[in-house]
Amino acid sequence: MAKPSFRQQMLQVREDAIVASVNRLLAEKGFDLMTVDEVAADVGIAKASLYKHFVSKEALAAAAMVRVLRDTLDVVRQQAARPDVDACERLQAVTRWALQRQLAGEMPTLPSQNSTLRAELIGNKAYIDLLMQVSEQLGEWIVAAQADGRIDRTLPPEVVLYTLFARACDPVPGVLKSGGQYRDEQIVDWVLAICFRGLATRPN
Amino acid sequence: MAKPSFRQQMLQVREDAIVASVNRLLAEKGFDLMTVDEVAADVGIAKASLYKHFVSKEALAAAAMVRVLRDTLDVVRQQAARPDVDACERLQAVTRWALQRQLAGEMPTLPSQNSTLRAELIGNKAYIDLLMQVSEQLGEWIVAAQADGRIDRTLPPEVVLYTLFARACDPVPGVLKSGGQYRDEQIVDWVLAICFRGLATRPN
DNA sequence: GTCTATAGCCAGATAGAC
DNA sequence: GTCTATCTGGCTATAGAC
Repeated sequence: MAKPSFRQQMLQVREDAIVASVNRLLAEKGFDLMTVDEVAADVGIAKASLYKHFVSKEALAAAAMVRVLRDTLDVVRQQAARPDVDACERLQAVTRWALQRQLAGEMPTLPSQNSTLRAELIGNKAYIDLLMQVSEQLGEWIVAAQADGRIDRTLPPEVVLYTLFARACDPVPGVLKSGGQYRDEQIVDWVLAICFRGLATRPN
Repeated sequence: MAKPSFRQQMLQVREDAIVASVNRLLAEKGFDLMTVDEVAADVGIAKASLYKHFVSKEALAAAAMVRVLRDTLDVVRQQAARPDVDACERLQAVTRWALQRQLAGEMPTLPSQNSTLRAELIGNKAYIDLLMQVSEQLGEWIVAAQADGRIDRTLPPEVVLYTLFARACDPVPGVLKSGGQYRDEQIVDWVLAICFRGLATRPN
C-alpha cells in the first residue's frame, strides 16, 4: 500500500472529524431529528462540502455505525487476547464497554423502522462484515458460557446475543443518569448485573 | 352527568377510531416517521378534519399515550383485585401484558429525544396523572416483592420500576418475532423470565 | 473541495366554502 | 365538522462560482 499523500491525510482527518460529529449527534438526537445542517455547523464546514464526502444523510449515519462497530471489534479482540479469562467475563467486559459508551453520549442509535436507512446499511458491505465478525465472536463466547454453566443452556444463543446487543440502546441507563442521583459507574454495575443475572443458569 | 347526545356519541366514536389508528401507526413507525396524512387516510377522513379534533400531531400522540396508560391502569387494577397473589406475580402479569401488546403491534413507542413531544406530554395532566397512578401501584408491589425476598433488596425501587417500564419498548421481542422461528408466547416467556431472574434476589 | 445561493420536496397546519 | 385547496417552513440535495 502506497504512502498516502499529505492531501489525502488531510482529507482523512476531515472525514474523521465529520464521522465523530455524526456519531455524537446521532447519539444525542437520533437519525430522524439530526439534520445535515447541524452536522455541517458542528464540523465547521458548509453543507455542500459534506456532500462531497458523503453522498447522503444515510451514508453519514452508516459511516458512524461502521465506526462504532470497528471500535466494538477492537474491544472484542482485546478481550479475546486476555489469557485466563472465561467466556462469560469477556461478554460482560464488552457489554460494560457498550454501556459506558452509551452513558458518555457516544453510542449512536438507529431507529429500527426507517426503511431508507435499513436499505443503506444492508447494502453497506463494511457494515455487514463488521456486524458478522462481532456477532460470530460473541456467539462463540455465548456457547462456551453455556457449556461452562454460566449462561442458561435452555436459551437459544441468538436470544442471548440480541439481549446483549439491546444493552447498547437500553433506555434505563439514560433515565437513571438524568435523575442525577447515581454515579455512572453505579448505573453500569446495576444494569450489567441485572442483565447477566437474567441470563444465568437457573438455580435448582 | 347528563346523558350525551347522539351527536356527541358519534363524535366520541370517531375520536376513538382516530386514537386507535394513531396507536397502531405509532407502534409501527414511531412518532417521527408517522405522518398526519397517513393517520387521516387510515381513519378515512380529511386531514383538516383531524385538526378539528386534535390541535397538533403532538396532541394526537399524547391521546394515544393516554389511551395506553388507561389500558395499563385497567390491567393493574385487575391484578390488584386478585386475591392470594403475591406482589411479584402481579408485576409479572402486568409486564407480560405489556410484552404481548407490543408483539401485537399495539404498543406505541415514543422517541425519548423529541423535545416538542416531551413538552406536550409533561403539560398533559391526564397523561401525568395516569403515569403517577401506575407508577405508584407498581412501586408498592416492588417494595413488597423486595420484602418477600422475590426481588433484590439492594436495588433501589426506581431502578426496578424503570427496568419493567423498559420492557414496553424492548427491541428484543420484535427482532425475535421478525426471525419467524418462535411463537409469540415463547418469546414473551423468555423475555419475561430473563427480566425477572435479573431482578431476583442474589443467591448466596 | 470549498463556499453561497437555491432548487425541490414534503409534511404540518390553515382558509374558506358547504 | 367535513371537505378541497393552499400556505408555510424546514429539510435534503445540488448548481455554479472560485
